Amino acid sequence: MSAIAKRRERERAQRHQLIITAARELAEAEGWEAVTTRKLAERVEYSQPVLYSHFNGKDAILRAVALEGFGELAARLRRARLATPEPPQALHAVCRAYLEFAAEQPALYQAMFVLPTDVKFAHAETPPPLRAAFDEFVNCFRSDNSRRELFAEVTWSALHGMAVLSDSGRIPPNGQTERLDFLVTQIAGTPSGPATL
Amino acid sequence: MSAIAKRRERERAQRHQLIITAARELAEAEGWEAVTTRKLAERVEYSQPVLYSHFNGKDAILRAVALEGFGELAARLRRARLATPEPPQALHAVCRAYLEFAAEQPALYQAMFVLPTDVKFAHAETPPPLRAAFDEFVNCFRSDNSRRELFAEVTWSALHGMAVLSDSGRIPPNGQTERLDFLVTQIAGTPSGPATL
DNA sequence: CATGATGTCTAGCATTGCTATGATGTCGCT
DNA sequence: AGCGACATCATAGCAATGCTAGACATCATG
Repeated sequence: MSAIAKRRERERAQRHQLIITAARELAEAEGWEAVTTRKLAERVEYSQPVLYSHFNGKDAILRAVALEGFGELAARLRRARLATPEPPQALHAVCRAYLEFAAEQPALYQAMFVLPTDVKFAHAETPPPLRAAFDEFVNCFRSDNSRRELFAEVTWSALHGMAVLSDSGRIPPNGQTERLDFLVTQIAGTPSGPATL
Repeated sequence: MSAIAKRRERERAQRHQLIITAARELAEAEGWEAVTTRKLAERVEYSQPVLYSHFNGKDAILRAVALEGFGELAARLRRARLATPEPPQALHAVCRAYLEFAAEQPALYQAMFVLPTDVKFAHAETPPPLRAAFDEFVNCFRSDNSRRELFAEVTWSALHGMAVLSDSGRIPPNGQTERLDFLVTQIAGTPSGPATL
């Protein structure tokens, strides 16, 4: 490959990333419904067809943003877990990190977990970063716990529900901390008889 | 008001309901993204502008469908709770009813809890049926529990997460029963020391 | 310098939500 | 009964959307 071709490929890769970043910023600023191919094209200072030479369509751009998010989320959860000296509190730290991620970048979170997608979850073709993020939850439970995966699924589901209901204004965003504390307490402890019912 | 005017108003109310039902059926059959004002108009055998004489726009139709759903959900949860002889198991029954509702009518559920909406939640203007549905969760906990509302919020969030992640193919739909059992067990019991972490 | 390929843009299509305008019938009143 | 006013509805159109075909320019190469 000639040096010129290499430079072109480099520039192309840069532009590829530029599109992803622009879409993400625009979505974060005005919401996904405001991300149109025209606005996006203007933002990257190219015409619309250029977008289609990089991605198969708007959905593919969204998918690329989501994939980027999976990597960042996995890293963040991992950091939260490893930064916790006492393992019993790791779950709490990871859950808090998850909710912070969702609250700080709601549009990114939507692309990852709310908007329709063809990304495979819990499947052979699952993107490694996504699997890695999920595993951070799994690893909060003792390795001799044969139902770790189940625990992780329920924990994740609960957090997702809190994140998404809060973001869409369906539960007041204030109580998140109390809800988180309660959730972790219940998930972590072994239940002993119904006293709250 | 003349008898003729009354008849007209009756017919108008019928048509109003017809539009809501048609939208709901179409969404359930092909998904909300397939519900266009044109298809909807054809389905009710009127032209598009008629839709706008009944609703302020597509969003308003969606809102009407959601409101209908709130009523049905509240009734269903109530029935599940009252049909449970032993109060400690009421929570489990209500939660199962909730997940069944979401799984059986995914499009309706989306209109209620996923798609952007201006319906007020946990607010003075909250539609009574919605508040009633939420109260079914609250009433699963003992009335001397000062944190019932918090418990209900977390329970609902967790169920919502399970429902929505399952519907969008992000967790396998099979394990729902196990997840539900685990969730209810943990929420119901008073935690005694970390054994699972 | 000419040529061909590569890259980019202009212009356009079909579909969307929504609406202005005009046709059609219906109602109330003399 | 007939006429004018009004309500009702459809045709036709607008702007915005995702996407694409074709024209145009640019640039490496013979």
